[in-house]
Amino acid sequence: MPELPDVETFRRYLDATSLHQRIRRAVVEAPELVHGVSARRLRRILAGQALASSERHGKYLFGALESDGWLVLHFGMTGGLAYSKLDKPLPRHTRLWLEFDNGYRLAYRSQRKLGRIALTGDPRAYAAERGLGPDALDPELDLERFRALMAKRRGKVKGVLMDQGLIAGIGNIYADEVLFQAGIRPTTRVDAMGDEDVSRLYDAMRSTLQATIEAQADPEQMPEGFLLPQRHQDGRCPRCGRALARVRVSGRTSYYCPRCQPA
DNA sequence: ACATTGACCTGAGAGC
DNA sequence: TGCTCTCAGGTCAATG
Repeated sequence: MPELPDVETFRRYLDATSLHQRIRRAVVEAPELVHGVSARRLRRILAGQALASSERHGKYLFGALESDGWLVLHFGMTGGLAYSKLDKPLPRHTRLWLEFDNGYRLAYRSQRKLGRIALTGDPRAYAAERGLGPDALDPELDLERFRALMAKRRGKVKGVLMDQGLIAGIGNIYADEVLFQAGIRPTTRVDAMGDEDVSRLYDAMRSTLQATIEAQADPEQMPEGFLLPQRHQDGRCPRCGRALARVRVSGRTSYYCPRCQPA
C-alpha cells in the first residue's frame, strides 16, 4: 500500500489524530524493525513526549518530537497507521504503538515486517543518508530538473520511475498509474523517449500523485479514467475498454493498455 | 555507473 | 477443511 499518496494520507491522519497528545508510553512489538537505536532507548525517548508536527519524503514519514529529534517510519510493502481506543484490541501486525494520555493509541502496522523504525535529528539529512532523490512532489523538482534526471538513465521507464535514488515516492502501483495517464508503455526505454514524452510524463507524475492524494489513495474515490480500480487480471482500460496487458517489468508485475500506451 | 535478480518477511487467496 | 502453491503497493546486496 504505502507509496507516496498512501504515506501522505497517513501523515495527514497522524496530524488529525495524534499531534500534541502526550505519549504515556511506547511499546515496541517488533524490535527487529528498529534501526540505529535499541528498542529500549527508543521507548525511553518517546515516553513523556508529544508529536509536534510531521513531514514526508518519498515513502518515509517523520514525526517531530516536541523536545528534539524525529521519529522515522517506513511501511514496507504493507501497513499503515491506526488510531483507536486503548480498550479495543491491538490492530493486527502492530509493530509499534504509542499510548496517549487521552485513552487512545496510535499503532504503526507493517504486516510483512519489511518496514523500518528509526530516529533522526533531521528528515532532510536522513533522506540524504538513505540516498533518496528529491520527493516526487518537491516544488523544486521542475520540468528542467526532471529532464536532467531522466537524461542520466537508459533503462525501462517504469524501473527508472521506481528508483528511489532518482525520485522518491513512486512504487509499483503508482508507476503504472502515472504511465497510464501519460500514455507511455512501461517497457519504453527512457533514452528512446522524446522531449514531448518526458514532458507528458512529468505532468502525469505531478497531477496523478496530487489527484490520488486528494482521493486519500483510495481507488474507490479516484476520478473517472484512472487505472487503479481496474488494475487486476481481466481489468479493462478505463478509456477504450480493451483488456489490460500484464507483463513483468523491472521485476514487478505491471498493467497497461496496449492501445492507449503504444510501444 | 547502471540495470537486473534474489533474498528478506508474513499472510491472503486460488486450486486441489 | 486443510494442504500446497503463488503472489504481494519495498529495499538491499550481489551479480551481470
